[in-house]
Amino acid sequence: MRVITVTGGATVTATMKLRATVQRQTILEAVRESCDHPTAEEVHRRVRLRLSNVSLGTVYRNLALLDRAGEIRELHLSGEPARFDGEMAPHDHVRCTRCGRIADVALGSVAELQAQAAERTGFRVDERRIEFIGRCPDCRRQAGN
Amino acid sequence: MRVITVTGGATVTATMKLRATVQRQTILEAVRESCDHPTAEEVHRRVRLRLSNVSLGTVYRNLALLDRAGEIRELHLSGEPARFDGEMAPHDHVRCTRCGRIADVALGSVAELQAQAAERTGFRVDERRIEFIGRCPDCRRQAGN
DNA sequence: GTACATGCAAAAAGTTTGCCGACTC
DNA sequence: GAGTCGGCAAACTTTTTGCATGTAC
Repeated sequence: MRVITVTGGATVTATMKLRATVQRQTILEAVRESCDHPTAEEVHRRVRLRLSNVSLGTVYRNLALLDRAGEIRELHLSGEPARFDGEMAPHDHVRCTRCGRIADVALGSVAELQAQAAERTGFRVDERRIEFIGRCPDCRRQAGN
Repeated sequence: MRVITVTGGATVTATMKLRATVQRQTILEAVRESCDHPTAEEVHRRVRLRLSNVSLGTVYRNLALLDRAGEIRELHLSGEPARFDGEMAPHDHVRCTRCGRIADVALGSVAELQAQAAERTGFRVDERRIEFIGRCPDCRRQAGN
């Protein structure tokens, strides 16, 4: 569903001045390869399957760095711990209130809303964060809508 | 700017089966009267101006209850602690990256986006959470855009 | 060789919870 | 009077940080 190109190491260093350590690369790849918006703890668990002895602190440090470098995106949803998304094309999220699953959606004409927001508040709008909350198809089936 | 009607006590109990304690009322009023989306800690501080000896635990407990009761709304923005909003009419937010200020915006035609999201993912969409991030007028002036 | 990274563990920040006496209905 | 609520402090979860050692460039 999601197309990922990880060119071992080159990707990490090419676009930023961060050192290409094994840990950093593995963390980046773990986030890029996952389509389920993992939390830091989940990333940690996955990274350790390939590289035992990576500390949770390192995972947090690198997730923050990679986010600042624009390689991944940190998502903050209500009440839950932060989640991370390797898909950098602008898109939004739909979250299920029952199972917590988060699906991606691309929405048309959000640019208009952004312009509206800027106009009505005088803010310079740099970023948007749109989240819909409801119930996913699987849960609707299981719980009867 | 925001019109609030607090009819001492009646408001709290009328719509929910929560007891009308002084603490609870004061907390609700504090959130309703504030237009700046305070954090729990800020609510605590304000409540204590009127009622010393209210504990932070009580503030958290009541903010959660009032949120579940639909009297106030809990906002979760990136990285920051939760904030609370007494304005229940559907609206969205614009947050300044420099000073942290949060302004309200009402956006037209979000319903369309919501329909789009539902259609494309199969989710039943119950709620939306839209946040724009940028720079507020004051900060633009001070920092030169 | 120098700066930046890591592991580890401790600490911070934010929030929740258990207990018991107090208050609302 | 019964059941809910509040104060307090301890616990918990998530995230950050200090320090000594290790590694990339």
